[in-house]
Amino acid sequence: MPELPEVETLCRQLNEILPGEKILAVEVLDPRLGTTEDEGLDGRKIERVYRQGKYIRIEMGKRSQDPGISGPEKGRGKIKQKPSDDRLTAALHLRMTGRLLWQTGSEPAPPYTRLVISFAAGRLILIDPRRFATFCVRPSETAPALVENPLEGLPPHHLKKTAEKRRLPVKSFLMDQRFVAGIGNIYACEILYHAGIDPRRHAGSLSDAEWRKVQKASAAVLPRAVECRGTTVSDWRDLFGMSGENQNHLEVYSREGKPCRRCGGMIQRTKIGGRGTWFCPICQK
DNA sequence: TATAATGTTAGACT
DNA sequence: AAGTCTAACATTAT
Repeated sequence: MPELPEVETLCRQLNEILPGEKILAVEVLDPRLGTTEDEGLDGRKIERVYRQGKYIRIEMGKRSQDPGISGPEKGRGKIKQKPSDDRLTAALHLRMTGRLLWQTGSEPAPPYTRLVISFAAGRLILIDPRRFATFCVRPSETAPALVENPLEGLPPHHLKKTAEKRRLPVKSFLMDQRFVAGIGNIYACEILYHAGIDPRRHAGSLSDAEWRKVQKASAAVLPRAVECRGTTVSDWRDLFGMSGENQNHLEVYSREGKPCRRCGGMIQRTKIGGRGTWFCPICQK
């Protein structure tokens, strides 16, 4: 479900709420998530939330030694600091149908709730019908530091160099998280439409000028989608259950048979790498 | 009932 | 050997 703009939306909203909040309880309702409840999260304060590709990373401080909560023997004065009591990070990936919802008050958890993290101010709920989402405490620090962040621009030279000799479709290249972090099916289709490039082209066949068009296209498409708080075509909602607005700006995705707004021709659908792919055969060469 | 869905990846195939 | 392709994961909606 969520791609870069949707994940970015959630991270910004979480950052308005969570920093300074202390975790009171963690409930894991789906064993497939990849976490258990005793990973030592209780009592930690959230420091910040940020996006890495499509991952939501949550940075936490050391475990609280507040006697009111954990009740260690008083007067002993000496509190052991285990390594597990150091600061730590968790990484959440929503995959296809994951959603986050912020609840205050005592509403019941919605259907398909897989994880609940409770704070004094409210609780953070992970909803995920298809159960592909993952929540990993202490994710491997093999951070893809070299991966480009499309919100900070995609250097055309670097793209060209990386794509050199590759014969996979340029659309698959853009969606490969090892090369570019955050682009998924909707925005790959939209970016290539804006760039005027046929998604079936081999990645290695694009010229410098064409990679520059890709850069310009992503610089236009992605920040606007963030401003619109994401694309709601089926079930995407932000942290507060609100739909996004970017579906009003889609030019090709899910518009098979409808007229291209630039040339009037008919938008076509095909399949690339097993994924639905929409494009205008007249505008995209 | 068959197909497709905003993601990733292990294994098969070139 | 490295690059590319496909099926699989689990579930709902059309």
